[in-house]
Amino acid sequence: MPTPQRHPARSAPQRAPLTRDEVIDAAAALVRQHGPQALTMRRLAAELRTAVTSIYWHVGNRESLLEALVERTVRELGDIRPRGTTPRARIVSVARALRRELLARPHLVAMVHERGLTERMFHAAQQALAREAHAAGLRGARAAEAVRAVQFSVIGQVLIERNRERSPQQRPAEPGWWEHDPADTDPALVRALAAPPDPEKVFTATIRALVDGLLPISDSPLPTPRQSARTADRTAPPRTSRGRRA
Amino acid sequence: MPTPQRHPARSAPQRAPLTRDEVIDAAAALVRQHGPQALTMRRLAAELRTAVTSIYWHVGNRESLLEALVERTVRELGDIRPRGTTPRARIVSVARALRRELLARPHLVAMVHERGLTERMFHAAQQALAREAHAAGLRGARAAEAVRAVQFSVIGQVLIERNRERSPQQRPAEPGWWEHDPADTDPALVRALAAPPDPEKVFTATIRALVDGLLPISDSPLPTPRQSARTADRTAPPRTSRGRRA
DNA sequence: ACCTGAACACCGTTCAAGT
DNA sequence: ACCTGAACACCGTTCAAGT
Repeated sequence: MPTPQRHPARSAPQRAPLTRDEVIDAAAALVRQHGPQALTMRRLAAELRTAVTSIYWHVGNRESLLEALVERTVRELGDIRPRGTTPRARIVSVARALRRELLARPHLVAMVHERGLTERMFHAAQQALAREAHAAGLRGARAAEAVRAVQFSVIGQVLIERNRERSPQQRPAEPGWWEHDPADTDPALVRALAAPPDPEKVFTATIRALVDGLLPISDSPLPTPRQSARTADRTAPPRTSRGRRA
Repeated sequence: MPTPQRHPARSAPQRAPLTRDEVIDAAAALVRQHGPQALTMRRLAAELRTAVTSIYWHVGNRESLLEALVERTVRELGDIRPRGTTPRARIVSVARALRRELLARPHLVAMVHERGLTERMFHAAQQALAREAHAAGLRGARAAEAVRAVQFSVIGQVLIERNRERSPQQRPAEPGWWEHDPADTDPALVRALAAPPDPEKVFTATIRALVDGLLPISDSPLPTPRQSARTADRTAPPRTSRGRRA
């Protein structure tokens, strides 16, 4: 796209008057494309082809601008709809949706977190999870526990996953870490902990295990409108060795 | 302690020659006391009563200084010793120790995370958890799953807890959030999710529930040297309603 | 080997002044 | 109501120069 004027508007009519939303849009684009450190008032002004001080007129200062940006991100993460026929499947689906949304905007999520709004960002998901916990038969503090456990696991896992992306090599794991301990000669465990090949798969497995542990076990699905074959296959897998053995 | 010279060493012998460790110590102190944003090269120089450029001679640049700081933090978090007689109790103890250590240096932990070293920071704890998972009878990928689930939950919960501290009022929860949904009329749940009065208690409860779900259930403790009454009381609480009901 | 001040290119923010 | 340049106090970093 050819820019009609490459000098910052000398004597020509300098485009439509700037709006607050335009400023926030440009700021979001800057963060998404070049990371949070690229969002300086001066660079933003250059991007918008205005004087720095114009921006101050519209958004007050950098702090308020970030606040607005964060506010928008929180809103974007607002609608998370559970899918599936059983509470278990629906909780897992919320967790996966949450993960996808978070990974789609890592910079903005980091900024939300830095500004102390993590909890608000997760409130929609929390409500959905609470509903499912209730549907699964959990009540009161017990249900809250389950909601939090899922929520925290998702956040923790996503944070680490994003972290791993950023620094691809975690410095080859200091040789002789595991070997010196004779108690855990479990090569499969060591291998599994080394580097998950498919983060999404690992994520889902972890959440599923967690939900299994949190929900009261009911092998018969709740009464639902109809039973979809697509969800049923992964919904009630054969019980593994985790069952009670007294 | 009276400072013998309050001007930056005019013609007097300007104290023992600066060392790299001194610089890192001062940087750590600055971060711990005034937060990460207070760690500027110039302020650090002022604190050390030297020229800014001396610091550059010792640590290269700001980036390397932060790296050294982070390296030290990772080392400090290195030794985590499990306590208790059953794998369950020992895993919970690791989680609690981890939480305590992380909350003790929130700024530095945030910096470690920003520099992509979260995983390395948690490696000692991970090893301890893996050992306990093995002791509890889990093997291979299944054990890795359990280790990760606990790890992620701790990280997630600590991050949120720290977040909540920073912004004490999460904007009174937008009235009419829960009410419009008739499905979940569980006032106890809503109350429990609103604001945990004792984060430590909530934390322990969550981790305990999680571990219950992850470990194969065994009501008899493993054979240990001797059974301590101090740990036994909280180690095997009466089984709650989570048991199998087929 | 260690320290120094001057200088450069960047910040966020304020202010008086324009239209 | 909206935009502007100049100026202030801060950054990180480099460099030539001291001892």
